[in-house]
Order: sequence, then C-alpha cells, then structure tokens
Amino acid sequence: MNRDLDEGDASVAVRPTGSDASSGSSPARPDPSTRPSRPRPTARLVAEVAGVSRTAVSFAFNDPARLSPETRARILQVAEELGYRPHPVARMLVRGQTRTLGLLLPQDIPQVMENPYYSQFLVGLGQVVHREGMSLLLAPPIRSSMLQAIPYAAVDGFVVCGLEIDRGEVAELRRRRMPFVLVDSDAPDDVPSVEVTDRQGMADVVRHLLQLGHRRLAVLSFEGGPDRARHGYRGPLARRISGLTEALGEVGLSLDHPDVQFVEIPCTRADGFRATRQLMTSDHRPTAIIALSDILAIGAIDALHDLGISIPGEVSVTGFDDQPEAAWVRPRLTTVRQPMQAKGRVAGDMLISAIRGESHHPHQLLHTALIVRESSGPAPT
Amino acid sequence: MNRDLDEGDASVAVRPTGSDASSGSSPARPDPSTRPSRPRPTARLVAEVAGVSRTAVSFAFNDPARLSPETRARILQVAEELGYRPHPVARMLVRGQTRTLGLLLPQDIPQVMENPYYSQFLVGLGQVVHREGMSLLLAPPIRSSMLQAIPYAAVDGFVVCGLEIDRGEVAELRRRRMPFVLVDSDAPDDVPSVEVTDRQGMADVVRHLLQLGHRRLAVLSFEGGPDRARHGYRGPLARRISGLTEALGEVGLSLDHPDVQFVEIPCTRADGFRATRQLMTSDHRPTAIIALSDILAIGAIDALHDLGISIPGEVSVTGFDDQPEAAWVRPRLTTVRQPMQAKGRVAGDMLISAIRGESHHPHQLLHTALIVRESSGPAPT
DNA sequence: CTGAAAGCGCTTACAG
DNA sequence: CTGAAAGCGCTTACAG
Repeated sequence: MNRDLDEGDASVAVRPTGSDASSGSSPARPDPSTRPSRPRPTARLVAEVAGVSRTAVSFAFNDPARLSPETRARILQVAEELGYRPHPVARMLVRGQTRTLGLLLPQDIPQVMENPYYSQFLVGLGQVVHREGMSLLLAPPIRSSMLQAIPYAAVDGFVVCGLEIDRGEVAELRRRRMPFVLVDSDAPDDVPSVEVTDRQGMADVVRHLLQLGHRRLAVLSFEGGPDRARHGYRGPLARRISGLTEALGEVGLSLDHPDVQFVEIPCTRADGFRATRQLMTSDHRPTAIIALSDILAIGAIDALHDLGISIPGEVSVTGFDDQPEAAWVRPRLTTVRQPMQAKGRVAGDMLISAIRGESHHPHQLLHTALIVRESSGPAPT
Repeated sequence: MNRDLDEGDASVAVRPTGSDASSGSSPARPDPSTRPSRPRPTARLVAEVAGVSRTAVSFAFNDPARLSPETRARILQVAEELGYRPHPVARMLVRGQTRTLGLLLPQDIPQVMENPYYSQFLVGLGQVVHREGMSLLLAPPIRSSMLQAIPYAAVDGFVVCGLEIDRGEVAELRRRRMPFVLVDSDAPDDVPSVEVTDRQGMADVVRHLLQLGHRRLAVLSFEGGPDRARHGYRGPLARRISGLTEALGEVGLSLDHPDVQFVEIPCTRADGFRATRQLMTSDHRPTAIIALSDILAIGAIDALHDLGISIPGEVSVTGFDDQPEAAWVRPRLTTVRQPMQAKGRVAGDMLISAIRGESHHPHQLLHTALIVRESSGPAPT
C-alpha cells in the first residue's frame, strides 16, 4: 500500500473512509470527468433549438446589444440548458489572438521551478499578465530543443529566457511574425531584449572583496546546462565571468592564477554546501568565496557554519541576485542585486507593446547594485 | 534616468554603448518584431507555389510517408522559402487537442509565485508535463473569478487548485466535458481529487507538543485570501484547524481557551516574523508556536533569534509542509511533511488518464508525516 | 433586429 | 502517390 514517493515517507493510497476527506468514499460510480459523452454542443445546435441563426447565437455571447432582449434571453437560456459555451480554440482562430503570453524556457519545468530566480522573474511577468487579463503558457523545450517548442504554442507572443546560443529560434520567431522579447540571452542588436549589467555587477563585488584585502579566492560558478559550458556560452553567466576576470586583472590576478579556484556546480543550495565543504577542507583555503548566485552563497554559508568557520572573520562570502533570503540569512549576505521582478515586468511590457504593434526601443538594460551586508569583511591577516 | 523599481536601486535605462551588452547600441532601426508585415503564409500559398494540393502540403508536415520523396522535398523547400509553418491554433481546432495542461489557480500569478508551496507543486506537475511532451497553461482568476477563467483556456484538461468554495467551477468544467482534477479543495464525492491528510498531520504535531508539556500555545494561521476566512472555508486549512482542535480537545483545551492564541496573517516569512515579535512582547507569552506553514514558522524562528529567545529552550516552534528550507534553518524545524511534489505529480497523472478516457479511482489521498527535528522540546518549567 | 454567406487555417477520410 | 471535398467551431462584414 505504501508506494514510495520521493518526498520520503509520504504515500499514496485510495481514500479510506476517514475524516480527513470532506466526505466518505463512494462506491465505484462512473467518473463523470471521463464518462463517454455525447458530442459537445455547438452554436449550430443552440441556433436550431432556439430557432435562430448561428449569427444570433454568436451575438448573444459577443455583442448582446445587437439582439432584442427577448431573443438574447431565449438564446442564453437554451445555451444554458444544452451546456453550450463558445469553443475557445475556434474563437482564437477566428479572432487571430489567444490572449495568452508564452514563456519559452531553456529547461524543463521542474528544473525551472527549483530555481528561485524564476519565481521572482515570474512574479514580475505575472504582474503584466494579471494587468492584461491574460494567461501564461509555460513552454519548456521539446526533445531538449527550444526551437521545437515554438510551433506548438498557441500564444500571442513569447518571452524567451536564457537563449545564450541561438539555434535558429530567433529566425523561427521572425518567420512566424511572432512578437518576442529576449531575456538573459545573447541578443543580437536588432532584436528586442532586456538585460542586466551582469558584468558591471560582478566587477563591483569582486573589487569590493579585493579592496578588503582578499587575494586567495574561490569562485562558485554554475553550469547553465549541458550546452552552456564556459566555452560558447554568451549569456549572463559569461558576462559575470567577464566582470570577474576584469576585476581580478586589476590586481594582477586571473582565473588561471593558483590562488583563484574556479568551481562549476549545479545551481542549488546543496551543491553550494558540498563544494564549500570540499574547498575548506583542502590545503589551499580561500579567504573569500565568490558565488555567482545567492543560492550557492547561502549553501556556502551553511557549510561554513557547520565547519565552525567564522563569517566574515575567517572567510567572506558574496552572492549574486539578492534573493529575499539573502537578507534573512545570518550573517546577512553581501551580494549584487539584480532587479529580477522588474526584469519580468519589463519583458512583459515590451512584449505587450510589440503585440500591439507599438514601436519601442528594442533594448532595455537594467542596473545591478552592490549590496554590502555582513558576510564580507577584511581578509584575515 | 533612475526610474525607481520595486527592488530598490535597480533601474531601467536604454542600453548605453557599453561593454555589458553583447554589442553596441543600434540606430533607430525599425523593430523587426513589430514591423508591419505581409500576411502570414498559409498552406494554400505553399500549395500554389509548389504546384500541389493543400492536402499534399499537410502531408509533407504530418504524414511524409504518403508523399513521394521528391514531392515532399519540393513542398518543404517552398515552405522554407516562404516561411510557412502550420498554424498551431488551426491544428488544435481540427485535431481536437491542444497538447497543453491547464492549471486553474485561486490567485494571481504573482501571489502564487511568491509561495514556495506552489514551486514544489509545480515541480511535480512539471514532471508529468515533461514526460508527456506537453505545455502548461497558468490560468489565474479573471476579474477575481476562477469560473471566468475556464472558458478562455485552450487546454486538454485542468488541474484545479484551492477550490475551497465551489462557485460553479465544477459544474462549468463538467458542462464543457473538460477533464479535471481537484487539488487542495473541498471535493465532492464524485469528483476526481487529490488530497492530503491535513487533519491527521496537524493533530500529530499538536499532540507532539502537548506531550512535551506545552499548554500555553500560539497558532500562526494564514488567510487563504479574501473569501477564505475561517467561516465557510472547507479546504486544507479548515482540515488543519480541525486537527488542531481535535488534539487540543484531548487535553481540555480549545481555540477559545485563554491560553491558546490564534493569529491570522498572510502566508509570508515577514508576516510570521512580525506576528511572533508581537506575541513574544505581550504579557502572555506562549511556550510553543504552532505555525500552519513552514514559511510562517521560519519567520517565527527569525524573530525569536532576534529577540534572543532560545529555541526550543524557551519556546518550541513547529511548521507544516516540510519545505526544503525546513531542514536548513537553525534549529532545524520540526514540521509535518506533506508530499508537495507528489501531489503535483499525482494530479498530473490523474489528469492525463482522464484525458485519455481511462477510468480510475476518483480520489487519491496522500499521507503526511510528523518530522521531529530540533525546534521542538520540553516545555520550560 | 436578424440571417445567409464567407472565412479563419488547417486535417483527414475518401476516391482516384 | 495525389487531390477535391468536407469539416473542425466559431465570428463578422454585409445585406436585408
């Protein structure tokens, strides 16, 4: 009975006659949602029964003023009795709009939802969706391909996330004359996009650490996925690494210097934890850990706590993003704030105006800001 | 230039000629995504140009084997040149399926995305979406009404979340013969649903505290939204409160007892923090704080830290959910685990089989489990 | 105020 | 292997 599920001892069972459900269990009645049913009623049927034209039926739902009150009432009543509603897909086809925004994702939905960055981004994008009274379609890659996912989506436009390598997506979107906006991508000049000053932000935080005297550094970077290794990657991660390199160069350091360790791990708290643990038990302990995302930094802080290493007394830690948690964690995290919600909102706004055919500047650049809190301090002597 | 955005000092600006973007800024070229364009090419046009029937064009895309290789190649090439792709909406209409699952939400997308519970749920549901190669439509209420959102969604079925008061949604879904599954709702007997033993879970954790000798208690409950006050609410929250009441009754306590404080707040970390601060600076300090969600409990822990109150020495804290964070927080949180991901996955599986017309038991009940960690201990004497 | 007709863009038996 | 025809379910000028 206890089929194991991945959250441990929770289990699935057929509902017992218990007090936890709203009512007792039922005998094996046919499930109404799958019951073989007669065909869905159409406008034609309603028209026949009500003794009017299909036009009239359509007007009753879409342009009531054009019908006499009696006719309208009769149609609506017949529709009610028959259980008729206009078919949304037919409506989309004939109206040429879907009232839904598409979010073209670089990863599967589970991976996206594990990442708090996307939650923030979706809050912003969701504000626009809400304001416009639309819906949001999450379109993950199909057979690992973002390109493949484009043709199947019934949307009025796309926000495209994390397109660091264009495999034809931009051309496809254009060919379909589909409005779109690129985010966290390597956007060509003539394509609408919203980006962030990743390079600047990263340089800022690294300089901050350098000024505090840190010279033995560890960088916690994340893999962007299978194809997004350091080589060929040209999105936000590449820009952050470039800012890092730039700042290091100013004091004669580089990613290849023996005092700079560069670790690539998946972007999760647990991975930040493990990597830090390893780093701190090695011969060459850094005095500062530079994480390329807050989630990694917070994992690092956990590990240092566990090891009884004082922050920032012995080791400083910095993040990137300024997730809400960065301000809750102890010590509070020094990090680079990027406007995640604003990014979603601006992308949504740009997409809406593109859909409306309004002209606008194709690029928006959002600024980062260095937030110095408690997790960074002078290098130990 | 620094238009203020809600994440503080981040700001929007037109892209400067900087090094942060992938290339320099461009002159005011027409935006390709909004450029007035000639009509989208159709299958008819491709057929004409290629000198074949529309049938053949369709076969080239959907059933290549039925065409001679040459014909097919010619059609595909013409399509390529013209930039033709089958229109997804037309395809949906004629095929009678959308290849997308709908998630009918009780709140706007921003509110949903702020809640880590939904992230977990979406990980599970996303696994099914991924496995099936489908997309996921997030359908928030339209004009505050879940009912209104139903007719506009082009989906093959709905997972309905948090339908604690049925305002006609179930009837509407049935009338449309739309497959659906209820989650976190007050599901009637003959409607497919997946629920959790909220009542039992809550009773378990309260008994745990009672056995530790706690008799002065504070309950941190959350508002489910405008219409989901304690009265009339019949979903998971009501069941948790019922489990709470049951356990309290066993030692002669109740929600009305002067030693039991009941606080209703929004379900955020900051609200848990504030409420706890208030509770602990009042005359009647509890020895245990029972939060109805982890996020609230974690906020409470933050507040106790700030006040220098020892956990569980002076005050015990418990949560509900077992979010990943519950195991990271210090002290580790005693809580009730509910299988959030499994809930999403089971709901998705049930929906898929409903869509396929397979019969199945209409109810699935998932089990909770009490997870005792460090945040609960004997009541101070 | 009401309706006959055309059309949205495709797919799929069916017939050759 | 290929095509003419019907149909998916609606909306919207257009004409009365």
